[in-house]
Amino acid sequence: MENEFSYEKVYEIVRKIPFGKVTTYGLIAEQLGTRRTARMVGYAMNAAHNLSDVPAHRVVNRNGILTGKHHFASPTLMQELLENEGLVIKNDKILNFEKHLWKT
DNA sequence: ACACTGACCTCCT
DNA sequence: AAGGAGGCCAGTG
Repeated sequence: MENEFSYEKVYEIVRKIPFGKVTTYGLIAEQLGTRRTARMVGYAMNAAHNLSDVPAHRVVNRNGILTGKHHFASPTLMQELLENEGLVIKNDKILNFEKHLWKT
């Protein structure tokens, strides 16, 4: 396994997230083989924010909470986008998070 | 060029 | 059970 962490890898994984599905930073990091680089995943998302092909709103923390919502254009934009995909957000938390969790 | 911070997660005390 | 610290990479001041 190539335990190589690359922003491009993160972008590709996030881009692979289907409609109405969500994933977590740690999950992405784990898929890359580096679960300890979850921090970098979040930072990569920051850079990914410049790309329109990377649905950062589909990436949440392990608790299914919209942690980076404040980093979007609007604090509610992330929630709106997720709700637009059929997800139910309550108190900045995704209901049935595991159900919508995108797992390989 | 050096130091700090950042959309997190996991382990140890 | 709860709290604190560590670990990784890269960008910015």
